Amino acid sequence: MDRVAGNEFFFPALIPHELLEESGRDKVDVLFTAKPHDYFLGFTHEEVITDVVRNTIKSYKQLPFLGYQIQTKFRNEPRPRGGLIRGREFLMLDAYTFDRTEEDALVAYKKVRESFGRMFTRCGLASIAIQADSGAIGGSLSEEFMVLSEDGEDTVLRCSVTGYAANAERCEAIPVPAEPADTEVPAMEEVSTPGVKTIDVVSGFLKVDATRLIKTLVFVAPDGSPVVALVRGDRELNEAKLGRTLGGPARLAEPAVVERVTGAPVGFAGPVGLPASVRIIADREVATVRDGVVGANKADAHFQHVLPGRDFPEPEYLDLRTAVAGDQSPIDASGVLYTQRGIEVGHVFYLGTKYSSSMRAEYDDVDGTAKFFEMGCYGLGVSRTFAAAIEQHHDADGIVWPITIAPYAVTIILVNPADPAQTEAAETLYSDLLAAGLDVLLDDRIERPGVKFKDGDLIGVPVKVTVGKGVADGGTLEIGLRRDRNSKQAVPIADASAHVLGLVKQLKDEIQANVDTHVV
RNA sequence: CGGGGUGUGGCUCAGCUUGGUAGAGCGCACGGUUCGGGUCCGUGAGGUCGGAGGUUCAAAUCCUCUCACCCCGACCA
Repeated sequence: MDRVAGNEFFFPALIPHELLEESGRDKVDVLFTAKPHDYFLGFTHEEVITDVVRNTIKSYKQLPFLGYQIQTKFRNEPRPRGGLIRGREFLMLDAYTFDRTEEDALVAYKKVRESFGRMFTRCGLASIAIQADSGAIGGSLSEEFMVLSEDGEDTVLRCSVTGYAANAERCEAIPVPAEPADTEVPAMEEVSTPGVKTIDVVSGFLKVDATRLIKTLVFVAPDGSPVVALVRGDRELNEAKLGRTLGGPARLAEPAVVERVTGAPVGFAGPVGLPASVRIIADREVATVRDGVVGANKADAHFQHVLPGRDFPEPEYLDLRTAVAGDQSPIDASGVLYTQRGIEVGHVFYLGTKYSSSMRAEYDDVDGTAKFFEMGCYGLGVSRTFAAAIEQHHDADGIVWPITIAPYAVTIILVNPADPAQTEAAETLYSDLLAAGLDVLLDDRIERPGVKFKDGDLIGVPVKVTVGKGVADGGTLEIGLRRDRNSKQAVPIADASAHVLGLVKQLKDEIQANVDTHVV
């Protein structure tokens, strides 16, 4: 962060109620409130730094500005899980940029994005930046840093040709035609479907492939008006995409609203004969359904042989469905999407003036006029990064810490603490390495050797030194790397310290080489 | 909030279906043995079976209610 001219802060974890009222985020549901006063426990700090900046930065001459901090965040997650992966309290590096223009803001965005990439690489992690949804934070451009791991909780869609990667909720879904355009479609006809409500059941009951059903979902837009959304029966409507077209999160309408809008109980909604006042939007694939089945907007009935545009007005066609593995790549027509699992360790956003305008954070520009700051915000999950590092670096015996984030660089296992020669060799090396600035763990417990070896592997310190019978035999210690059991070799006691320092340097150099060549 | 699951010595769990004297492994204590990849043998301590109510001669076991935790989903660094 300092490399990209960041200014380190340490904001209060308690955020005054008024500040979140300004941005409207006092309604965010993960907030913890702090009594007796009207405070929230900090879940992210856009409002706080915006308040600081609007009070201190008055001129374009003070821009660009980057502030960051590393602090405990509090979010009342509905479902904490996976230990450090997702907790109600976690450590986060959060950064915020303030600029004059959108171009400057995007330059800042790029800088922080690269900085994040370097940090993950420096932590020994292989990460990728993917196209993402900006969610509750808001803003228009956003990418997530994912650490690929089989145990990850996120699904990443990737293009087989270009390597392009996107979060499933963001990835454009290329339409696959349901039926040939020249199909003859008989006249629409009502069929009785008593108690037949779900796609699966309708499909089975009418012996019609799910690709020919048009799923009709009623949502309530942010402004309170009902919106009818259509997707093909075998597809999943993507609420993030829907929210983007409606300008805010939409929620599925409750049964009473569905009945009021469609005149039918849930399960029989369809686009035919809806009031003209109701906005209807559809996934692009729906346009290719030529002999479809839809709810008849009355109980226990559906229409078959439905043709969009003939039997109901052409809706607005948009990308609304969730992309899936096997879809054509949106980047390269010859590519196919496939999925990978990942852990989200960082997220970067270009915000525009979302917060500066709602909080009236302005500076005087070159021409003397007051303008809102162009902002970006950036989050790096520190505690989660450690969890991701363990996911990416472990074996059957335990953790294999990357040297850069290992709690200790070296562990010295003193096999027999009752042997004065071994003890002296171990303690001498221990103090030499400490003097050289390394973090060293000396296991001089009175335990059987096997126990100490197992514990040492479990903890995963990258460089292992065994002080044992080699001391008496030939005046040697065994030195090796945790990641490779075959790497150990006998080293004369006099050379041990230098040898360890050499290995530590080698491990650090390997990671640095990755950082130097890393391109996000 | 919806779906599923689990609560039994310090820890991990078996026992519950088909009610009948609470078990194992690990850990702990003691004795011996072993001593470079979680030694082996023996002895021992330790639990009102998450809580409340009910059924029954008898409840860890069956029924009702309740609490807690875990997993899957909505959400997110």
